[in-house]
This record gives sequence, structure tokens and C-alpha cells, in this order.
Amino acid sequence: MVTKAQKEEQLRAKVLKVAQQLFQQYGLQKVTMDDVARAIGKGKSTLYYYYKSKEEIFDAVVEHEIKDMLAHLRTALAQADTASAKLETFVLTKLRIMRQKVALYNLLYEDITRHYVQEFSERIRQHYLQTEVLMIKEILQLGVDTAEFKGITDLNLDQVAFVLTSGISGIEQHTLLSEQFGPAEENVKLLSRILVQGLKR
Amino acid sequence: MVTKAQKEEQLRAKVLKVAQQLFQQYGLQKVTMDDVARAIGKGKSTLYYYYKSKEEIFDAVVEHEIKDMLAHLRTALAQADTASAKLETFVLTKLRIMRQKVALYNLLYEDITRHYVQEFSERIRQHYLQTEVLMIKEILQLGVDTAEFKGITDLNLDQVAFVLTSGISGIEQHTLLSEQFGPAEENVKLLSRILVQGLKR
DNA sequence: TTTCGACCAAAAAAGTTTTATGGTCTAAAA
DNA sequence: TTTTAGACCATAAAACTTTTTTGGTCGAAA
Repeated sequence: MVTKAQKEEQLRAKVLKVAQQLFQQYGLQKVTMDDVARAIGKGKSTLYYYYKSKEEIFDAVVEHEIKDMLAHLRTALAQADTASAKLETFVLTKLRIMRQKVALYNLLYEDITRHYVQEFSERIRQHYLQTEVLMIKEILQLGVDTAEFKGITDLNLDQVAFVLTSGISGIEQHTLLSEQFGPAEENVKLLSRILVQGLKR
Repeated sequence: MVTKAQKEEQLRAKVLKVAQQLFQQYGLQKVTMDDVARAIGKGKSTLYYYYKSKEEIFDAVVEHEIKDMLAHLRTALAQADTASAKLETFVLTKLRIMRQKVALYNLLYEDITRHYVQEFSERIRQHYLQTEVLMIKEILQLGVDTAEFKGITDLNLDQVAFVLTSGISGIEQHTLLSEQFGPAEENVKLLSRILVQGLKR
């Protein structure tokens, strides 16, 4: 027997699931609340019983995608032993997942940054940046703890993590846009290798 | 006595100079051919005697700015002795010049990428990228030649140069937008230091 | 408590009119 | 012969108006 609270939670989850599918099918900006309501067989105002606003639904979908991406990253990182292996795994896995999301949502690479900056809320962007910087920081901390990264023991790991995060995303952006200097995978691996060497000293 | 050809060249140069000043004063998109013509005291169709189109004038102004920026970079690099000193000088000087241009043209940092991608011609963007990659490659070549950079002797320097260029510009973009992880100068120096350590191995 | 049709206000889209602008032409001036 | 510019064209952009869409609310019914 399903409780009232469970039924409500099921409907809330269904709204997000359906919204996500519609976003993928029609694009992030084309989907209306009416679309979502029809797709789950309810009236539009019903959505406002379960969610405060369209933005709340949109943010929840985005957060779910990000959480999914971060989960994949953590799973992949868990299978790498050393800090340097983890850094390489990080850049490659992130690139792979980005390609998948781009294909799934039928986006152009050019549009990723525009969507990210203009439509994702500041809170989500901040949270994502903080989380990514934190993942890199954990890798760096492991490198310091295992004496693999001797070159940064005197540095602020938050700042180092941020610098690496930014550099990596610069590579992602440039090489996804144009692979005239070789495949994106090779480029991010090369950066990872140089960075690792730099961290080890 | 000034020859006809010299007079023509003077007028061509004056058109560019005035166009540049107007772009700085009113923004890259607001200036009309009529504006430029009035500012040099001629009729609009006169401009078309000296230039093929507005785009040709715009491109010439942009190319002049880029040439100016690259000249400053080269001057600064010439004063650094070692490859690692040159890399650090490169990232710091580039950052400084970008701040100057942003102030001069009254731009927002957010708009730099948008202008660069949407308004600068593909040819100019390609040329600029190639030139920047080449400058970095020369630094890397010097590092290899002086045995300062032992870690990349087996690599394709074009690709390494591109990877560094992209990573550096990722840092520039992120830290110019938000200095929550410390001043942009510190961040680019930190990246430079880590990269240099990585290149040395 | 949950649902929804009717409704509202504002935004977005579509359509129309007016103005601006890149560019050309041809004749006049130098 | 070279340089210049006013008039003009076609298109784009801007401004304005009308229509449609959409996020969100309300109150009543289930």
C-alpha cells in the first residue's frame, strides 16, 4: 500500500522525468508548462501544486543532470589508484560525459557556454564550480598525502584546484570547437600529463 | 613634396585611426560609415574609394589592435631570458594588455568572447590563434634547445603549444569573470609555474 | 487534499510602418 | 585622370501595433 507522501513523491519525480525528456527532445527553451502537464496527463495548474515555478522544475532537472555527471566522475575516479591516474581519468571522463550530454540534448558545442551562463541559475553554476574544484582538490590532497605531488605542498590547494579546473575547461572548450590540433581526448590527456609532471616536482 | 600615393596612404591611415577612435568611444557595433566619413570631413561614398567595405575597415582596425598586442608581447618576451621566465611573462603581459583593451573599448569581460566569436572574421581568429600558438611554440622550442624543458622532447610542439594556449585562455576567462579564487595575476602565474615544472621533467 | 478550467498580466511572437545604413552610380570638381 | 560627393537603392534595423502564448493564480469541484 502506497502512502500519500509516497504518491506525491512519485508524481514529483514523474514531473521531473517527463520535463527532462521534453527538454532533450525539444531543447531547453522550447518546453512549456503546458507541454509538461499534458505529457503527464494533468492540468497545468496541477504542476504548481507540486512545484513553485517553472524555474524550480528547470533547476531540478539541471541539478539531476549535474548530479548524474558527478556520480559518473566519482565512479570513474574510484577506479583509478594514484592521484595522477585520477587526474587523467577526470579529464577524459568529463570530456566523454560532455559529449554524451551534448548529443542527448541535441546541442551545439557553441551553445554549451551560452546556456550555462545565461540559463542555469547562479546558485547552480556556483555549486557546480565548487564541486568540481573540490573533486580536483581531493585529487591534489591525495597526491600530497602519498608524496606523489611534492611540488605543491606549500601552496593553497583551493587555488591550485581552481587553476587546474579553469585550465582544463579552457582545453575542453577550445578542442571541442575545433580539432585542428588533434582530437580533444589527446589534448586533455596531454595537459593532464604536463600538469601531473608539474605537480610532482 | 608629398606624392599622390603618399597622400592616399595618409588618408587610408587616417580613416583607420578615426574608425578606431570611434569604435573605442561608441562601441564596436554602434559606429556607422557616415560617422567615420563625417569625422574625417568627407562624404560617405569617399570611404568606398579607399576601402572595399565597412567590414574591411573593421578588420583592419582589429588587425591593428592584435598587431599592437602581439608587439607588446614580443617586446616583453624579449626581456625575459629563460623559457620559463618567458612563459610567465607571456601570461602576465597578455592579461595586462587584455585589461587595457577592455578598459579602452569600454567592454565587459563577458562580452570579449562574444565579440571575438561573432564579429571578428574567421580569418582573423585563425590568424590570431596561429600566432599565439606559434609564440608559445617558440618558447617551448627554446626550452627544449636549452635543455630546460626535458619533459617534452618526444612530443609534437604544435600540439603542446595549442594545449598550453587553451589552458591559459581558460584561466584568463574564468578569473577575469570572478576573482573569488584570488586575483587573476596570481592564478595565471600559478598555472605558469605548474606548467613549467611539468615541462621541465 | 488534490485537481483543474477560467482567467489575468506580462511576455513573446507576428505583422506593419518608418527610419537607418551599407553600398552604388554618375556627374562634378580638382 | 583622379578624387569627391549628393542622390539613390535595397535591405536591414528599429519602432510601433496587434495578436498569441505562457507563467502563474484563483476559486470551486471532485
